[in-house]
Amino acid sequence: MNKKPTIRDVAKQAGVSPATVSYVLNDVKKVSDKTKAVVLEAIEQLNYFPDFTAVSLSKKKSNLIGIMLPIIEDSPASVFKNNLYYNEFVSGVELVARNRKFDTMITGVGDLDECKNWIMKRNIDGLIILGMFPESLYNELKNINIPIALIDTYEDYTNLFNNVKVNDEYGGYLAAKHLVELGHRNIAFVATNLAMSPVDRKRYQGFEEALKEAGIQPSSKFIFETHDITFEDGAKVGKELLSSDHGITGIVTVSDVLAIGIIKAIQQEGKQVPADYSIVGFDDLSICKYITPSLTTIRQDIFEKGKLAADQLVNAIESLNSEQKTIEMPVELIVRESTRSL
Amino acid sequence: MNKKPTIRDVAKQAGVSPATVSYVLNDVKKVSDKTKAVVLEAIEQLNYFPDFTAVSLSKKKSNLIGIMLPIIEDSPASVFKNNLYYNEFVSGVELVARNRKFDTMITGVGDLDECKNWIMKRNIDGLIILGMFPESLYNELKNINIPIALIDTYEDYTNLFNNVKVNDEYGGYLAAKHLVELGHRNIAFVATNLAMSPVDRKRYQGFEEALKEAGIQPSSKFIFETHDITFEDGAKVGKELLSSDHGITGIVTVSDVLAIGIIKAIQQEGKQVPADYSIVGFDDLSICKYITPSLTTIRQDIFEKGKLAADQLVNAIESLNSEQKTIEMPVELIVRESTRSL
DNA sequence: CTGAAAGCGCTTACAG
DNA sequence: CTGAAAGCGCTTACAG
Repeated sequence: MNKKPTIRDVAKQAGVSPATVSYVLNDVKKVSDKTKAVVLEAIEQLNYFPDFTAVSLSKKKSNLIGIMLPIIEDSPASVFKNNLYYNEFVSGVELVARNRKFDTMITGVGDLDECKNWIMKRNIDGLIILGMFPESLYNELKNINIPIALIDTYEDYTNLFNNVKVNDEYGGYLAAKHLVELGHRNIAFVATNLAMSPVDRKRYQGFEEALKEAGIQPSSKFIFETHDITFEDGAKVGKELLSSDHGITGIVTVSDVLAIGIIKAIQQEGKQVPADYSIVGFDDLSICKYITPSLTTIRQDIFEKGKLAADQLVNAIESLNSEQKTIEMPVELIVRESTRSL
Repeated sequence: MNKKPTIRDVAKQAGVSPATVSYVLNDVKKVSDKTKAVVLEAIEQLNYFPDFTAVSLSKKKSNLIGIMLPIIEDSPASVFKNNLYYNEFVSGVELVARNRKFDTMITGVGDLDECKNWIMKRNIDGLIILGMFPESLYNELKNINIPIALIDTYEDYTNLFNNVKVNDEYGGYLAAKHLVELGHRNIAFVATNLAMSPVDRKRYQGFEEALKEAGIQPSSKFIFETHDITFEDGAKVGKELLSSDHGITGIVTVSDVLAIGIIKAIQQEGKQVPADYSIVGFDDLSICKYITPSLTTIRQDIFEKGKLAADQLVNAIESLNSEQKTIEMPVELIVRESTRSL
């Protein structure tokens, strides 16, 4: 527990000034090879590494990127519990952050102030925001002078920021088209909340488009909404869907998690997938292959999404090149066992 | 983008010294109510909040707790991708950290130095280590003067630290006993790596115990090992298990994720769970209820585990009370559809 | 090429 | 009860 050496200790050991040590540390090109060698030697001997807190303070740069996760109203407790999506996303972020010498902080936030505070007090260099927050947050965010990457947002007030999203509309389209081609006509769309979620709306647009192309008249009778993205909510909406008798045979869903819950509900009612209902998920979580029936779904590469978001963010941080960019990732239909031809 | 106010600005506004502002901020009880009110007023007006970087530097306390995740050899990429366990654990940590005014950083680490650096450079106040690292790491850790909580470790060199674990032995016992009571005699044990994982060993001990109680002679023929905890590894070991013909009818597993993979393998070979094989998982991830058949498993409350670990850590940080504690959480058999009476 | 000095935004003995 | 001053560990103009 010999206390951590400081830059001063290194300086003394090397017989130079702290400034010089700092110069070699930061590769400021005005140190002679000779002194540089001496300094490096001293650093090695003392096993010195800089205190990032101090560096942050004087450089006004923290090398910290933050991931903010929304807290759903009634489960402020669980930040990203239950939602497999977050898992993969955060992994992606952490990976590129680490490789690029940044550290990753995560937080769930309740109210606006909490959020602003969090950013400011830690001098976060960049922020990734996952999920929807109230518009007022984004307005506040404009005044904060750090790069921000939003994930999966479509609102107008949102395009002042960097953005990583997938082609949601096409995803909805692919899902519906797949079912249509299999001969389904009465197809349900299960969203979380169309009014609140632009992502859901985009997917629904694509969904509608596919129906229309096939000469099917979309109807709001076929829209179902859940509260949150959990297996349980999926099961709940599944029951609802089963008892609504509109001759539904196909189900397009906004998330694999929901789809898995729905399948369970179907099975519990003594019906089968895909015999009685064909269902397609969204995301292609790793679990999809391993449930029975395995889940047909719209694949998006969430891990990659996290990597892209982090890369975009770090680029913005490092190059001051504050040009907003939005990256749209492709989407792909993965056919497995949960859908069948009618 | 008016720049962030500093303590100096507040002081000026309130007509006091920065020191005084600091006093009221830190609730050092020597400020008159009157000046305190003035200061608070100024803070309010300027919308001031302290810069944690600066606070950290001068207080030598960061209010940061770190979660270190192991990086499995061949997938250094994914920190906690794929493993649903991490998800819930981290959520628990984040929740209590936030409530107790700490922030949460996560990192995956490759080598030793990376780890030590990470702790030191950020002045992390406390560390939670998830999973196994080489012994040398723990030796290094002893020299670092911060509270550390280890999760699920049993090694000798490990009990210098705080520890949160579950009653693994009893878990293994419950699982095996359940199967034995259902009439199974040839029961496989699927671990990740008995030689490497003390947790696995504990569970196996309990497993053996239950067999012996029932007069069944344990045999190494019935032990199977995987590489990592992924669905894929589960499926792989499942195939292995199926082709090893020892008349196995029951399977005890060290993780739900593995169990799910195994079930898939079984179904793909045209066999059924529980008709042909009864299987019990470990963890009780939220997915367990929603797969088909739903998974009988040994429940541990992972979310709670994260909360306990964080609480323990923060307690240690705040009270200097550096007495090591190990918390053992209970474990419970949850019977669902994946096991049946023979 | 190198160093003395001021500064980053706070805290904390120490005086008064 | 309040403030001046030194200090936390670094960086960075500015001189020389």
